[in-house]
Amino acid sequence: MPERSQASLLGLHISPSSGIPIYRQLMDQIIRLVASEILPVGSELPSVRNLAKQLTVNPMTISKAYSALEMQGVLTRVRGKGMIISENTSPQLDLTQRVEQLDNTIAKLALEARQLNVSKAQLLEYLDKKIPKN
Amino acid sequence: MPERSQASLLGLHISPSSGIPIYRQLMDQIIRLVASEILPVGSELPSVRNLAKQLTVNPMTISKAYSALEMQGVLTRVRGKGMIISENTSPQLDLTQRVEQLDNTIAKLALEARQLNVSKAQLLEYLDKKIPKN
DNA sequence: ATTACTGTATTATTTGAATAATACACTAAT
DNA sequence: ATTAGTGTATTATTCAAATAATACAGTAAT
Repeated sequence: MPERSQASLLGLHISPSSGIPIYRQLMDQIIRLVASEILPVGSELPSVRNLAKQLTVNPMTISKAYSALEMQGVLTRVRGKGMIISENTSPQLDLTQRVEQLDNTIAKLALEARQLNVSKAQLLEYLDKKIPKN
Repeated sequence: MPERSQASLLGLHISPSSGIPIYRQLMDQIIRLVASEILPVGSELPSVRNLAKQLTVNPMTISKAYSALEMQGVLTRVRGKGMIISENTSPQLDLTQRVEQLDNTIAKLALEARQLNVSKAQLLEYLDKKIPKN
């Protein structure tokens, strides 16, 4: 039978002093594992109790991370068994709607550039160099 | 004498139910106003009491937003008068050094775009539309 | 000095998010 | 039916951030 993931293998870890909530730290790490396909579709995650024990936190904290990821469509719950990685979901928003969610960060970037006397052209050129292709 | 900005003109508004702190909502809006140069350098912001009254919040909440923006270098406090939009800082750093200070925000933007399935080309196109000329 | 404006330091209070304790429901194998 | 494994609903607790109340300090005009 296929092995359920060990937390140690997945490298899941928390930094209690970081100020970032534990459940959110875990969500971020799992999202990266899924995005990089280290966790492929269909693979199982560590059980809440197992992971909670290794990280010395409450199982409900793990459950909260898993549940949030389930709502985001990243994971699927299998009754009595555990959580597995979902099929890839296609984005439900159209391009315009998605791109608008970047407005705050873009405004911040534009402001910082202005304060540094970096022109629009210089900024766009740098962005072109800096952003990875896809 | 030059008119102090009216909140209604700046369109500053809050959504108490949004979950985002009031002071942060205001910071975001002001940053966008400055980045888009609707609020040009030297222009005055609404007084904390005036704005607090219009939004029916405590003046200290407005002050918190203003103070945070002052620490970011967006605003300057003028004793006994009010807050005005700061000059663009003109550092003696060369372009390469200045542009590197944008790396954190750029990384954030790139990550958000990727998570939203916005391609590099789509992002650059949107940025070109969104960032004011200079 | 007074009035009428600015912003804010300090303190208190409120609120909500994060975490934990407990008990429960499901599955699968024996 | 029992055991041992899943996740979670509910409730309580903890804790820090957000907001507010109050009193204070500056400016400018009169």
